[in-house]
Amino acid sequence: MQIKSQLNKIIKDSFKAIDTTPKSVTVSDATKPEFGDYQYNGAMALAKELKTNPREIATALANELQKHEIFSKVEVAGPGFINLTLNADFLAKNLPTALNERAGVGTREEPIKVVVDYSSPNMAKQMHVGHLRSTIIGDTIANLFEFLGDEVIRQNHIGDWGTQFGMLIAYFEENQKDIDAKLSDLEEFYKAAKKRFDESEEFATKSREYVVKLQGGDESCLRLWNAFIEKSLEHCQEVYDSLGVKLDKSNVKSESSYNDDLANVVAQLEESGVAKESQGAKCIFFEDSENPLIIQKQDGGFLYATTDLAAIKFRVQELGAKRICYVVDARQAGHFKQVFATAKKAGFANEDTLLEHIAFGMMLDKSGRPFKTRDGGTVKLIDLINEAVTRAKEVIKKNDEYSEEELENIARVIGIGSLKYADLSINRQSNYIFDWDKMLSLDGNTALYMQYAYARINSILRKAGEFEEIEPILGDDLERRLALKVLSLEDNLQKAYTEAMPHIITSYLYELATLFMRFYENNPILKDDVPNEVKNSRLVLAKATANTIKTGLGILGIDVLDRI
RNA sequence: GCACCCGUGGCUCAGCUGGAUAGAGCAUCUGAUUGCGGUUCAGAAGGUCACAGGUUCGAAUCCUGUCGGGUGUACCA
Repeated sequence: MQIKSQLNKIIKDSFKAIDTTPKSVTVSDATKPEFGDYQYNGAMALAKELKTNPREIATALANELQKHEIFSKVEVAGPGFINLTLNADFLAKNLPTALNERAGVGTREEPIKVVVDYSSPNMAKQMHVGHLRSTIIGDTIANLFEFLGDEVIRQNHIGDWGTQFGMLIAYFEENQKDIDAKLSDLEEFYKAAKKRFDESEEFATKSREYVVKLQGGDESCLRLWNAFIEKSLEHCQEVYDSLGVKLDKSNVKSESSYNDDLANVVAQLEESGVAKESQGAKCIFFEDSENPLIIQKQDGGFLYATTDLAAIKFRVQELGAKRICYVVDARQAGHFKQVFATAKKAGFANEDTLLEHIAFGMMLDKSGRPFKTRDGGTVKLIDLINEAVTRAKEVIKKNDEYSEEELENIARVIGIGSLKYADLSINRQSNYIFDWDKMLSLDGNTALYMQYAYARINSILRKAGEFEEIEPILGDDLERRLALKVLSLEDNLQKAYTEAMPHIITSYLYELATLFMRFYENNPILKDDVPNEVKNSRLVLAKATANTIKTGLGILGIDVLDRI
């Protein structure tokens, strides 16, 4: 359920009752438990504007707020803070909604169509760690939007049209063999071709000729090119499947698919006067930047920016997207700023189309340097994933007697979950320090802590057997706070939605799990001397917590286990 | 050179549309607890929020400057 928007509405109405109308009203979480559940600080700002006494406004408002049953306490504090405590009955009555399959979360009133552009591997090479963040963050954002009711179109904008393909074709022609054998290790093949390219001028020239032939639609080139893409996508799919990421062939919308429209894009930009010629190239200039966005080279070739503009046109005009999220490395901020500005200026996107660069920082190793293998090479994503599973297996192996199959399954859920959680739990905009030990730790804000909490609650529920799902009795403060936390899921998802920030969800879940542990420590559930009614009440709280954790992790693409 | 991002306890990070004594986790120290899965819980210690100004009743948060780190900067994607 959405609590904050209800409170905002009540505050607005109460303002009306005292003949005041602030521009906007936003309650925030109480900064301390002693202050209650929420606080409203707007009285001070309003008083400044109206040149009156903040304490007076706050008091008048508080008197109105007091009339609402939703609050058990409304207090004016300090210069004009209003501290709000919710009525335990209100929380108890609503708590059972958290037991349903959506953990009590509704859908947005006005869902929109959203394109989430993520992962975007390069077809000439294997996926490496550089693709991890885009893939994980993008998938989570798509899941979140979808969960809240938006119509989400996941797009994998694969790089399948660069000069590197001429190089691959040329190398293949030189070493004619069975294509499957050659491509079984795409990485090696690419490296070998690149080596030839760098060493031999003749080979390089030939490569460029092949690019032209390919783009001109030469049949044998196209056939080879198709085979490369096919093979490469298979590699990608393997990664997506092991990560549990919801991408497959149906989400592929390749760079090359915009090819036919590139000349139009340039022509339209020229006609509308948005683009100009400069030094033989077609460019768009900006007041706040010394460098233009180039959409066509001197030699007539099109660029990355041209494709991106064509993609925006397609997504807005053909797909009808209202919001487009590009989950791409922060280093491309400048590029996207220019592309977005151009798209709006040219009318490819509408004035109100949300074009967002969901930027993320680099992945660094423990010592703060770019994440590489020991010999300085790029780490293949599939290797990283496998290592995560192997390490997870080490962590759990010591405890119990699992069959090999069970162990593998559990290790997979934990390993992949940890890999994702570690990435998602920090603000995506900052660089991410990758640390195996921290990632797979049982302590702190980690996947394993969450999964463990879930398994533990499950164990209690299993032991309890059937019970009546009553409205809980929120006797002590911890029970009340836990209920409130459970019911705050939707507020947190909404916030994560607006800002496209997955770490808001992980922070919330961690607070929830911590609070549950405290509740559980102080409030016995299954002990003999617990009255039946209290037992049921606490079981409902436990079940609601488990369901909330499961739902939240589910949005992050992380599985839970009934037993660990 | 110019532009953008970042600088919060030993470490990893929250908080940033200005609000009350700057929050977590790890590591450190102390305590509880043979426990409904202690892979737990409670507590302590640890900060001039890079620095200097400014705006404000109020600044980690906004503005300016300085220093330090990163990134991007005309025909790659």
